[in-house]
Parts: sequence; structure tokens; C-alpha cells
Amino acid sequence: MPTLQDVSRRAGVSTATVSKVLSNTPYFTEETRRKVMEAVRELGYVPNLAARALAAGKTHIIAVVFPYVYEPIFSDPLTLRILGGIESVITQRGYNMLLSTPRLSPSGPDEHYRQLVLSGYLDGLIAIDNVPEASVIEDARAKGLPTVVIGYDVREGDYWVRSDDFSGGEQIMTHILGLGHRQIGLITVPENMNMALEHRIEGLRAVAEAHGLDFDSLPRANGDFSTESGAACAADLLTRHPEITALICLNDRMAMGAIQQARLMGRRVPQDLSVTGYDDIPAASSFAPPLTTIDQRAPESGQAAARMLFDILEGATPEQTVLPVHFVLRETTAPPNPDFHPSMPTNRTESREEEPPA
Amino acid sequence: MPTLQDVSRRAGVSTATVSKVLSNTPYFTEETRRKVMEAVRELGYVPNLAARALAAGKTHIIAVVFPYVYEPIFSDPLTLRILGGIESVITQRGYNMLLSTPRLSPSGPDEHYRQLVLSGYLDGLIAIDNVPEASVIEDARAKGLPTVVIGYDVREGDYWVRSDDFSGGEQIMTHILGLGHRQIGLITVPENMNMALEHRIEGLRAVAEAHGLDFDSLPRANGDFSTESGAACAADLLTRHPEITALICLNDRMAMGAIQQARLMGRRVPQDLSVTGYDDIPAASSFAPPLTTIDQRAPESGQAAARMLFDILEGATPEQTVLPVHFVLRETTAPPNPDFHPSMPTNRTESREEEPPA
DNA sequence: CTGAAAGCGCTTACAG
DNA sequence: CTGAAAGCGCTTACAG
Repeated sequence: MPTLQDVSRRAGVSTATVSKVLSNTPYFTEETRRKVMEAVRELGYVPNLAARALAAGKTHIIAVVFPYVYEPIFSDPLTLRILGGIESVITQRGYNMLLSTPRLSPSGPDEHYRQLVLSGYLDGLIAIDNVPEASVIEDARAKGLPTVVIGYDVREGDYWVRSDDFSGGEQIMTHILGLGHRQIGLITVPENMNMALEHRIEGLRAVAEAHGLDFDSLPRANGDFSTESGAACAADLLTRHPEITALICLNDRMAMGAIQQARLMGRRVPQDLSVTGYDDIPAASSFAPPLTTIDQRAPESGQAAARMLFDILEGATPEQTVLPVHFVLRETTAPPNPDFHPSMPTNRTESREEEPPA
Repeated sequence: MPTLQDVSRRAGVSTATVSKVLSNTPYFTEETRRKVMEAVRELGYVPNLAARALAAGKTHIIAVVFPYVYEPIFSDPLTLRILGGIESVITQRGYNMLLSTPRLSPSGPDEHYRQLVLSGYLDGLIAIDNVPEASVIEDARAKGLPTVVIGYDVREGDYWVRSDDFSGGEQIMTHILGLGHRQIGLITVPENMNMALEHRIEGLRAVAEAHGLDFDSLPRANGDFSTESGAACAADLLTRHPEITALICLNDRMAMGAIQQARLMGRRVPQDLSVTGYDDIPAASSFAPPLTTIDQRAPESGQAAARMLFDILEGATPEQTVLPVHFVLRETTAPPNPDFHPSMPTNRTESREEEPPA
């Protein structure tokens, strides 16, 4: 591959001049510029990024960090949408995106990741961080690497973007209560697993208590975000508390699992049981019935985080951002059915299709 | 940040020695090694990757290339699963993954991407390439950058991994024909859009013709992979050809759209209409009814591609790989219903839930 | 406006 | 087994 020196020789100027022309420094004649650009074209010169990085101290690489915690991030549809949002602005600015997925345990992220952060390879870092037990940005903070986190695990002085999870929780509970439900089951995840979900819960709690409900006495089961765990939680809750008329699930996948399980147990959704999700993943709208849920605008939060990072890189001091959340009313919620008696034996086995009209 | 030189001073040895100890070159005393490692620890030394890349000519960065063609890759669930497969082996080998999503037009990929490929920043490249009109690996080929493509748009001498799309097509058609269907509609994408899909079609054709069917006369509509386009195609096909009893869709999202549309038009799936998908995306199993489809083992193909790349990097000459595909029988296919008469008016509006048992 | 020269932080033959 | 020194390909004050 041709180097800067090859270009300078061919153009009959110094390497300094070539470098300046290429980096758009002002102050050189049009003639010089022309000669240089011609040599570049003739030689097919492309700058060596490693050399440039070493000399200039800038790599044009942004790390996007999605820690592996309890499950592979690659099975979470939300991830891809956030990533897409981040990618669009990084690409548009001419930067490159290094996708890093450190394994995160209570003792911190893995060694390879830590080395990467400290290696000088990165101009900036965007991390999802909602796990209270361990941080993926400690080294970045120590090194002073420009960083923005998407989530809640932050400290004073960190830059962050987050979705308004509290409001999402409020909106869900307001909707369910407004429909007339009082026997409400909760499908959540264990405490200390995810701070975003804890804020959703606080939103639920605020509205419930404002309505005089004892939130802590509501039946509750913990899943792990997966569809399967949602089904298991629903089975547990509906057998232990057959009086339940509404199930609030903290993500869409658990909601979809819960609906399938409820159907197996002879409950029609939404007639005999209302169910809500959270996230509005692509499958939510094509699910049958389409899921009532919260759209947290994942791509926008990715974009906001990336823009914030570039602001920092340019020396600005951006404002922290809380992104609004949007309630999506679809077909899995309805008023409680006064005629439904859970003890009534149902002999319908799983039949997902309608019977032909009589 | 401390440099190699700081370490060498502290340890009382040369930088050459430190470098060798760190890179596990043999031939130095245990004592030297101990001194060096201690200095490294005390100083918290982390090698500068840009300097290492420049000096050694190896960056430990692998680019993963998912071209944008007709739609954002970030809305395709398959993408994430392939990416997950690739990531697992790249991480395990201690490499970093640069995710690049060039915009691809008939005149080739965008300039920024081309610069990246030629910049010396990359040790290797893994690209999805199924679009016949333009290649994302031309520059990599010219430069001699180790590359493996997932897909069909390859030339003699390229390394590739692909899923057995032909067999997938065969298996689908065998299943549909075996059920007794002869009035079959096809939901595909336009020609020259995707070579993998063309191989699926050839598989369908082979089996159809072996059964004496005139494949080219089968009703066919073109979508664009999206759920919405699947619905539109189904609407088109079922109105123009109400005699259709089975719809073969070339991906799951179009199949899900088709099923929703069919229901709107008063067809029960699978009783009045069989529908098949392709890909077995996560939503396929939780769809109602669960989708009969083909599992193309996306994560495995990602892994196979990454392993192949490391083989090349180590100087081996790996074999091209065709990955087997797996038929997934679920609940959207059944024998044709002799009693169904499409002309019969149906007054059922969209009702995704069962009626209560009489 | 242009160039000579030092320097970014490593690795790698080559000597010893 | 260890070290001196050149070199990877750029950028950046500093002079002129």
C-alpha cells in the first residue's frame, strides 16, 4: 500500500504538506492542493489508520458496550434497535463502531475488555449499564475517556441518557386501574438485577398507592426476561391467585409467554385476563392478540447517547437526557369480566384458532 | 498512561525485553519475567494498541460487515443471531469486533467503508453478501485482506459459508405437497434482490417439478421481507386466486403478515389455509399459531464463518462450508380443507380470540 | 504558504 | 538470555 511519503514524492512536496492538505488545514495554494490530490488519486492512497491514531492520539473508534449479564444480549430484540440508533449517528459522523460485549460478574468486567478500554484504541464509549452490582465504565472514568451511559448505573459527573421508566410504570398502572382492575399480578425480575425495571416498578407503585392499593401485597413472580419465564410466572400466579384479572409484565417477551400460558389454563385474553408488556418489540404488534405495551423508543435513545458523546468530544457539556415513553394501546387489555369464574372447569384444550362460526 | 519505556525503566531492563516478556516470546529467565510483570502491575501498564498495530502490522480488529441494501439491517432479527455467533468466537480468541454497515448501491459500497477496508485497521473481514448487484469485498480481495463471506456473492478463491437454502426450499415443498396441496401461492422477493432466496426458490422448483407441477405457473407475489409486505402479498394472491390452499413464504416475517391478512379475509390457519415461513426467528414459535418454518441455524453460520477466518489467519486453507438446515413442523400447516369455499361470504370480522365454547 | 525534524509507543531483526 | 537501534506511517509544533 502506498504511504504518505510515496504521495509526497510523487507530488513533489513534503509529507507535512500532504498531511495538511488531507486533513483540510487551511493555508496552502490551490495548486499545491491539486498536485497532492492528483498524486493521491494516481497512487490510490488511503491513510493508515493505526499510524494516524498513534501520531494524532485519535482513533475514530467508538466502543459500544453491551454487557452480558444474565443472558446473551443477542437474543434481546431491544438491543438491536438501540444499536441501530447508535450506528446511524456514528456512521454519519465518519466514525467506526467497535461492538464490545464484556462478560460482567460482581467482580467487574472481564480482563480483555478492561485492556481495550485502557488501550488508547478508543475515542469514546457508549455503554448500556443498568446493573447495580458492577460497572463497565469504571476504567473509562479513571482514564478520562469520554463516555455516555444508557441507563441508571451512574455517578455524579457521568453523562447519561435514559428512558423515562418511572413514567412508563405510571402509565401502565393508570391504564389497568382505569379499566377497573384491582386483582393485579406482577411479573417482574429479581431485585438488583436491573435498575431500569426498578424504576418501572416505582412508577407502578406510585399510582397504585395513590389509588389506595397496598402495592407490596400484590401477587408477584420473578422471571428473567425470557418468554419461557413469563409463562412459568403466569402459571404460578394464576394457580396461587385465581382471582387475578390483570397481569402486568415488565417486558414484552414475558407478557407473550404469560398470554400463552393463560390460554393454556383456559383464560381468554383480554376477556378473562388483561396482560400488559413493556418495550414494544417488533413481535408485539404482530402477536395475537396485539400487545398493549410501552414504546420506549429504543432507537432514539441510542441516537441521543451517540449525539451526546460527540458533543463531549467537541468540548461541549451536554445535558443529561430523559426520553419520554409512549403508551401503546392494543388488544390485550379490557375491563375485568364479572362473569368469569376461575374455578369453573374449562374443558377447552389449547386451541389457538377460532371455532368456525356457528 | 504509562508506556513500555516506563515499565522498562522501572524493571531495570530494556524495552525490547519487556516487549518480549509481554508477548510470551520464549528465552528469558524467570527472574526477568518476574521483574517485568511486577513493574507492569505496579504501574498499571496497558499496551497501546495503536502503537502495537503500527509496529506489528496486526490490529486484532475483525470487521463484521452487514451491508444496508433494501432495509435497515437493524430491523432483521436474523442479523442479531448471526452477529451473536460471530461475536462469540471473536471474543473468545481475544479479538475485537468492528461492526460496519456500509450503504450498498449498484455502484458499490460507500467511500467511508472502502477507506476502512484499505486503511490497515483490519486483520480480517466477515461479510454477509447475497446481493448480486454489488460486492462489499472487492477492495478486501484486491488488498489481500483475509475475508470470509456468509452468502452467495462470491468468486473463485473466496472463502464462504452458506446455509443450505436449496435444501430448505426442497423440504418446504415436500411438506406442502405431502399434505396434499396443489393450489400453492408463493410469497417471495423480486429477482436479483437476494441470492439466498433464489436458491430457496430453486429448491421449491425442483420438488414441484418432480411432482409434475408447472412451477412457473404458480401464483406469486413479491414482498420486501417485511411483515407488512407479507400481508399485502397475501391480500393480492388470495383475491386473485381464491382457490389457493397453501402459501409458501420465503421468510417468517412475511409469513406472519400473510397469516394476519388471511384471517382478516376469513381464512382460518391452518384449517382453510396452510402457511410456511423461513428462518425460525424468535417470534415464530410464540406466534399464534406457531409457525411451521425452516431453522437455518443463524448463530452456527456466524460461528462457522468466524472460525474459518481464524483458520485463514493461522495460515490454513479451510474448506467451504454448507450448513444443514432444519425443518420445524409447527401449527400453520394442515391438509387442504375440502369443505372450504372461498366464495362463501364470511361475516366474521377480525377476531383473534376464540369464541367461548358453546 | 511550506518543510525539516521530532515524536507517538510499540516490535523486530540483528548483535552480542 | 538481553539490549541498541531502526522502523512502522502518520501529525504537529516550530522555523522560515
